[in-house]
Amino acid sequence: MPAVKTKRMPRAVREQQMLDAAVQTFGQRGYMAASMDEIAELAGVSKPLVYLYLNSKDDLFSACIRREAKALTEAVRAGARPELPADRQLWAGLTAFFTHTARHPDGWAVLHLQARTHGEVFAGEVAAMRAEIVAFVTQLILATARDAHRDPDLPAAEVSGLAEALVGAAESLADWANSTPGVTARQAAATLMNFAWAGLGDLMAGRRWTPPEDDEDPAGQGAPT
Amino acid sequence: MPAVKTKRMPRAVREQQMLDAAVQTFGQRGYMAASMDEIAELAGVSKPLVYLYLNSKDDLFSACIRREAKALTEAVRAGARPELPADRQLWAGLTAFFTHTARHPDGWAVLHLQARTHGEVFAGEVAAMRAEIVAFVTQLILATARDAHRDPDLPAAEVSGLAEALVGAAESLADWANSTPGVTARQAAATLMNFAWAGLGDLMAGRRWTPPEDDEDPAGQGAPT
Amino acid sequence: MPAVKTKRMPRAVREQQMLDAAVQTFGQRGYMAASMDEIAELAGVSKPLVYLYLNSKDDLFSACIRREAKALTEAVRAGARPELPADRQLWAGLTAFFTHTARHPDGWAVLHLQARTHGEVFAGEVAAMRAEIVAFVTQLILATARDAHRDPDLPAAEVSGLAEALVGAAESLADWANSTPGVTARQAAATLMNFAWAGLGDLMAGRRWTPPEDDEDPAGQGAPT
Amino acid sequence: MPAVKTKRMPRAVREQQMLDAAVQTFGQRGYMAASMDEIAELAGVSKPLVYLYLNSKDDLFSACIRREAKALTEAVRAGARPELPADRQLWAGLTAFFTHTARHPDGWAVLHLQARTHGEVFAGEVAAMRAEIVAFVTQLILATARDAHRDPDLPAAEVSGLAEALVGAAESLADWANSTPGVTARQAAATLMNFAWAGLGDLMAGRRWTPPEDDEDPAGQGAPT
DNA sequence: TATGAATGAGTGTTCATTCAT
DNA sequence: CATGAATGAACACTCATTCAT
Repeated sequence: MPAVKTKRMPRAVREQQMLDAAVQTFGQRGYMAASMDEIAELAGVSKPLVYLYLNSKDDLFSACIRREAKALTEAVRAGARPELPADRQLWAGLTAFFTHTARHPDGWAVLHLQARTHGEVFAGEVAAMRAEIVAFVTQLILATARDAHRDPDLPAAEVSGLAEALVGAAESLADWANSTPGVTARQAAATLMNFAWAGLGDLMAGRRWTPPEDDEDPAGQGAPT
Repeated sequence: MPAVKTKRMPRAVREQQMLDAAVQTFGQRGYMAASMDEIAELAGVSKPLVYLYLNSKDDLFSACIRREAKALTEAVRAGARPELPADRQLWAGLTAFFTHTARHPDGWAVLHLQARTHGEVFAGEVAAMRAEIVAFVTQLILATARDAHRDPDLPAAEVSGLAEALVGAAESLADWANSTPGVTARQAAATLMNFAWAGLGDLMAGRRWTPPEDDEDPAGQGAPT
Repeated sequence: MPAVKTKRMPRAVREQQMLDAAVQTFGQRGYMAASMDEIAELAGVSKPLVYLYLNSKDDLFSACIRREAKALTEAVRAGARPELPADRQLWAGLTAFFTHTARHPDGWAVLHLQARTHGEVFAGEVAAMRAEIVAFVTQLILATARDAHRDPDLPAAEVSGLAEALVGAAESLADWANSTPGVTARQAAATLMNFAWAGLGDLMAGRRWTPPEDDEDPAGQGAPT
Repeated sequence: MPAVKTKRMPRAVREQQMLDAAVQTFGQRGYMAASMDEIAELAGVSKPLVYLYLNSKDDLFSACIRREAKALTEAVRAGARPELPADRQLWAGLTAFFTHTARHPDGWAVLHLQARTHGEVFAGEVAAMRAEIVAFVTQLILATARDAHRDPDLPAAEVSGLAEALVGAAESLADWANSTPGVTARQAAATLMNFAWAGLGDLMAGRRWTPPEDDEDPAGQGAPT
């Protein structure tokens, strides 16, 4: 369904229309499978105009990534207001995250799915955003856990692994919530809060699962691919 | 480095060579960016032979997904031998998972990255495998938690969300472990075990974080994209 | 280096700016490779203005050819003042020619290189100018030779071939002088004067090289391309 | 008139057909104006095959230049057999040159007209051939003149300028002979032989035209374009 | 006098796919 | 069992040109 052909818009407006169309197309088809023709038609403009304003397919994709990454990080930061106690901040940040990804599924697909599969440049742009969110969310989680368990002993060595796990969990939950009818952002956030809150708390309280030392090589596959 | 040109191989062998080349190419370039030319050259055969044996690019990609999915699920199942106690089974399954993904990065990229970005057919094939692993791992986690905490009360409503979170965490950890030098499969497994074991345990013991009831809509963004 | 953007110029001035930019661009890039965008930017005006004043790319190129052709023929004619003796006229005309081409390399490139490679129309416009110069220079050469050798017997049949040879020699010398540092217009003119003066003189004195009559076909190539 | 569509030719043959079509098209339209579509159709093949065999428009043009340059230089060298006296060698070389350019007008256009207007790479390839011909022809001319006039005093300082003039004259004569009905290669060669033979001879005999020393600046134009 | 906004038509190039042998 | 020869259809990108103001 191509947008209604509106003529003679100022450049800034047209650019946003193009980015809208591009995010939708890239999100649904992927970078390679999306054609500039399709994006232009969806934006209701001719292809040359897209090139005039956005320069190239690469640049267009980059612009999409940057716009969506900015929108997502700002949504999360805006949700978690710093005057709240840490666990409420975390709760609000997660809720904002799930709400935003639910409202902008194509943007989320661009960031989470498509940008990671093409070239180190694009992946790098997303990785930067991800790192920012990781830092933000993890800090809140740690503060939350610290408050709840009064234990300043951080098992620092594992923190980055845990952060990865947490972010991966959140990303997966976002996909799951978006594709499962009836699951709200609040429910997804609650699930993750419970999970993270208890797990981190126990870890910091020193209650941990210990791997068996006597393992033989647990996987006997041959040489790597 | 194209495979040595060996002539007159039996069909089964040739097919495996082609699949090897295809998995490598698809994993590194993505479905759309991989060209049949490149795959054929890497496999050391002519293009028509690839078509003769594998029919089309779609079918070739499907075959890759199926082969790699089978290999992964079998590796996980083989690791977790049913005579062990549940937590040891879980540990062994996770270790096998991280080991396998580390040993077959291209196959893992095909399953985790590339197949999800193109068409419902491919995504469906991966989703089936994922569902199987989810079921398997979750059952183990639940058994583990039950053993440890002796609490048969399962908050069943949340289980599928938790499962998604867990699998997402595992997937993210796999990527992180593969791209972070010095992180072994055991360490990744340990991190996830700790996380999951404590979190699930607390949940089942009824210790949970309660979201505030009085929330206003925490995110006021406009209409979806 | 785009021209300074000066607003509201009278039409004649703007047109010259555009022609300057066009000659430079056409001379350096060639007709096809030169873009109206580049010319407009170099002229410091917007593209529609170029079309308003010069109508089309073809017309713009034609205008360049005509302007540069006029400038060149006028420079040559102005150099060779008719009150001088014929050989001095010839000398002055050649010097003016080499001086002008050295001072306007882009204009010379347009006339000598670019206009001849595109369409009979442009080539025709240049051919007209060339014919005029040929006529002028040849007449001077002939007069010179007549004065020097007092021989009114003109081998008329060969004159046009000689004229072509002379003009071609002059054109090549112009390119050579422009691209060889340290070669002045005077030197180029002197070289050609010597060459032409002696050659023509001998010819008219009846001293000529006679081709062998008994030749077989000296080149046995196959059919034309 | 597209070539008859002959199917399944061996690669070498097809490549020559493509080069034939390319030389014709480039020679008539110029590098930029020639389209790969047109070349492919004229060669009686599809565009992808042209790219498969010749790689790119640039490479195709280069291949044309090299093929035509080789053909031309070989034709000239084959004409001038070294056992002949120098003036007969020169005569034969010139005749071969004019014959070849007359028989391959498109190839000559590629070399003389089109290749010089696009990029230093192409111009360089032609310049190399030109230098070779210049060296060859000039050496013959000098030998001829030496034989005829028994004067070993070479005004060496002017030789390169004279060589340029001679080659330019030959090039111009080739164009003129090709475009003037009824002018044969022999006539063109005779014209140039006479011209060069006498001119060079006089120069070497010390009979030269002397430029006036008292000249004021003979051309008062303004700044260069 | 001057321009920001816009496009139809074309370019070089690539790719999945198929014949004929 | 295996391939050299070949293409239809598409894609990213560019350009001369016009309209509305």
